[in-house]
Amino acid sequence: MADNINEYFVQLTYKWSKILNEEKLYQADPDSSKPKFFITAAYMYPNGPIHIGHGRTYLIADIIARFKRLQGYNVLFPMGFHYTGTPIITMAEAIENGDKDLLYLFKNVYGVVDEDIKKMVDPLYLARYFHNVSKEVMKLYGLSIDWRREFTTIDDDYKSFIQWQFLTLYEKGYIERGTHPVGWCPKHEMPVGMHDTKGDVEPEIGEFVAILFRDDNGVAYPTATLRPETIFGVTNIWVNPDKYYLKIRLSNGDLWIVGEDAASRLKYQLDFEVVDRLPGSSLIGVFVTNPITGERVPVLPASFVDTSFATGVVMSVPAHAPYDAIALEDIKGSDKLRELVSNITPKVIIEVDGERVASAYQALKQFKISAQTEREKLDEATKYVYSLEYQRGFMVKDLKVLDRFREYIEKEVCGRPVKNAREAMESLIVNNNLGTIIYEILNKPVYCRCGTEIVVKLLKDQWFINYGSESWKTIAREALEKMKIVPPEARAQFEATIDWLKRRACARTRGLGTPLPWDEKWIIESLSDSTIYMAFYTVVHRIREALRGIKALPKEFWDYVFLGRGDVGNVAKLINVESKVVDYLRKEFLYWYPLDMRVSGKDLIPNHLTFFIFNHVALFPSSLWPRGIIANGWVLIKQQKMSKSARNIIPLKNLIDEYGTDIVRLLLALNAEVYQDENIDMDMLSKLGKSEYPQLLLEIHDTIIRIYNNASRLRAEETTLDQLFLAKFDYIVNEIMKLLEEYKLREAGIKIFYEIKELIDSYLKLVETPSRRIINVIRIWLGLISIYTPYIAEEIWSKTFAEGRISAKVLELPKGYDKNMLMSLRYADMIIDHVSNIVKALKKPSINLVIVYVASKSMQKIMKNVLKALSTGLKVNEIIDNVSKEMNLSKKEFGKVIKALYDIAVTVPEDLRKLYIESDIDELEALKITKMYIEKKINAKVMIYDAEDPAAPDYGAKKRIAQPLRPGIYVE
RNA sequence: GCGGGGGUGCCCGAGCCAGGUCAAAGGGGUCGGGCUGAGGACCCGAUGGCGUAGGCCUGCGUGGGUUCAAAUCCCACCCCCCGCACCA
Repeated sequence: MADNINEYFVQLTYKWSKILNEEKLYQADPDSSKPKFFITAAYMYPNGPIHIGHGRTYLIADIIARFKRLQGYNVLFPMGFHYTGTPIITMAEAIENGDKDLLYLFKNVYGVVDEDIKKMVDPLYLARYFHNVSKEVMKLYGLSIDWRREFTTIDDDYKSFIQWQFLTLYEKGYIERGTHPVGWCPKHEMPVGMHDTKGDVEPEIGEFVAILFRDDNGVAYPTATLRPETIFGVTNIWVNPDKYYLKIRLSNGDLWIVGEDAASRLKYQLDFEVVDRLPGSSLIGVFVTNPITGERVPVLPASFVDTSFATGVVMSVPAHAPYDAIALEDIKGSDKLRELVSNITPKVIIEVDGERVASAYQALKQFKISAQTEREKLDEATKYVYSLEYQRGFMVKDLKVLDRFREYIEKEVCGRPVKNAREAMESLIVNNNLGTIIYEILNKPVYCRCGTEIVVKLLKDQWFINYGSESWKTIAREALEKMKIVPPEARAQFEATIDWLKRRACARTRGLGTPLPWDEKWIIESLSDSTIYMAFYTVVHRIREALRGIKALPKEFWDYVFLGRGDVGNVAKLINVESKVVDYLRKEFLYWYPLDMRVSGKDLIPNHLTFFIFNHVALFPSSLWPRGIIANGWVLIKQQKMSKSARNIIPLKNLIDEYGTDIVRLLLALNAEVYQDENIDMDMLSKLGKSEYPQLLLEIHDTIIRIYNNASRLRAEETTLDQLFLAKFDYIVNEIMKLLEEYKLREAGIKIFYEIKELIDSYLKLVETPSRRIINVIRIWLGLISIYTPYIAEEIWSKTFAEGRISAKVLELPKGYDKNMLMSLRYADMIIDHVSNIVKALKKPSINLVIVYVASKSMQKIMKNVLKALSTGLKVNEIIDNVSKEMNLSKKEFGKVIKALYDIAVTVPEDLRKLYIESDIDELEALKITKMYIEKKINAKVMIYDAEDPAAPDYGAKKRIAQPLRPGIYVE
């Protein structure tokens, strides 16, 4: 250990992980004599080795598991591996294509040898490789996992379990079929999300209404708009005169005119054949009819029209759209089409703040726009008008409309906010076949990584889980309400997620995983097959033991095990085993379920963790709903999120081999509370990991062993100093248990490793030989230490108490603490504080004597009552009333006194207030007990007087000012 | 745009939900001292301003408000971060 203190901890890691795993210390079976605690953490995707981000989540789960074991719970902490989905396949493909970044990562960061990399073109090989590597690291890392229950999500039994889940959801009506627009790469023929576009651009899909304006022959000009309510202000239709248009025939026989480039994109949404190709200029002058107002309007030319966007045909609303306004003015200014436009005037159909103004013309002025070519300014002006009218606009009341729509329009549109009118118009148009919804990429162009421009594709016959169901949401909320959520702030995010969740596609055509049982060409998508797998852990090992060789377990089997449905005998017969086997599985499931705690990264709140709630409430009765969620923060590397592209992933193994498990666990546990992001940088690693933590643990090691080895020489009799020490120790342990109960693992850890250590060190300094009771103190301390740093704890335990393993011990923890002693100690600390404050003000280098005058017992009694009244939340005047009445004091005489005490009381720390009320020791006694302690701390002699004692000398006139909790202090 | 979280001293970061323990924990940095052959290693002290007795003033994004009392509660505004789906 000479040149590298960490070497010792690395040795401990290998030594103890081997011993503890061989002894199968963490295997948990049902035991009705103990309370159970079932905790899981999100299983990992083995497309890389376990890294410190996983390390953090799993450590939180492990610390809680160990804490619960220490308290006497039968704890189950299992682990599986998630193979489902595309990332593993994508990664194998990238290897095959010789992706340089990835190969670098694998070789230099993950330490994979060439031979293995070659085999990783097989996705399953890749997954198994990282699965095995990660599992070994989890063992080294001290995770107290029951490995008998390990599985992957492509195991046959797991697949039959997922099929059961989906069949059940299907039966309950939570699964439905429908169409859905997605970003789509025409070359790959695959949906594309943000992660597979060039520059990671999220393709924003906008919903347009294509309104059908028809010419006299019935040919439709589908004008695409985001603002269907402006149809009342249409004065004409725009086409681009310099581009080509296609006449297309839809499957229902309808003829449409659309932009040539638009047609190539529309074919992913509509079925049609091309009938004719026409130059845009040939369409100019055609008259078409507005389907809502019945007005006849001309088709006019405008160069701003993009024939590749949406339909390539747009309607013109000059009063409310800057582009339309400027284009119209351009034509008016030219000679050619003057006749057509001479009697066109912009129609204002929206009023803002009660004023009927043509916002578009105002915007043109405001943004100083004078030509159609000023695209940038026009876009800005459009955005401005759009948002102004959407936020503050109301439809005017006298809209021109065809008789057949009048009633509806007057009710739903006239005088209504633009927001509402828009929805009303959309449904009117769509429901009456006056138009249809088409989708377009709003931030077009967006390119696939392959360079192809993305289009919108309407996926048909897609399977969905309907998280939008209101009744389902209601029970999900009910479950959430009963759950413990850490951190509490995350609850709002869960609530918001439940609110906005809609139906979600749950199956894909590609990837690893389970086929939909009723439509096997679809693979259940990976976030959908990992919502209730915690239930699977409870029985998987028994299934493999007892039902070996049975691949596909029927629905009836799972119905019985998880829902108690059906007849056990029949089910057993179905799979050809004895009834008691099936019966046992049901019992083990019921023993462990419900899940007590789920730990996962906070990024999974809007998806996995909420789906987890939804699926549990859909399938299980409320008695089996999960009880808690911890959403932990990330691990940041130099303030950056870890990512493969940033090349800043730190595999957990690398840290363990450098620092040792116990040190890594402290690094991850003590530097951020569970819900915060934890930042890691080299400074911190070298400072804490190489020096502070190893030293701290070694000091603890030495201290405990020294105390234990001197056990024969310990004192039998007890002094007040011992009692002070024990009271404080018991108190700290109590605080630690409370913090752990609230999952404040960092704060609890700091108390274990620093506060207790400090207390013991200072105690050892104060006494010549420690009391015999210190043996039990170090025993409890060691137990607490083992929660965070199991290996050093086992090492010390094996050299001292050496009965079994500390990791498997249940500890007798102190039930309470000696309140009188603790009160004395807190009181003494307060005096010490005051004294040092005075000394500071005096600017004296040193002091010799401190004289303390303590207020009378009767005053102390009043103070107690004031404190009691204060703790119930009373105000000053109420306290004065209350206390004087209760103690039968005259208000006139004591009002001021009580007020003075109140003023002191509010400055006293809450814990001391509580102790002051609860203990039955008075201040004079407290001081006598702690006199020696104070003297040692301030390094001066202390004299104590009762302020009411006439015989006491009055130094510095401090005798009179003595008050309860604020004694008179004179310093010399 | 919608939704969630947040703005604290030179820097990081607690406190805020349950208003007085708050000039505000804990780090880091800086300054001073000790230790040392020497130290970037360790230990002690200081770190808003004023004050010869435990005190006062100014302060927790900005501006208002409630209260005997506000970093904490309410309102408005400004700014920052995260999520928005078929992607794990």
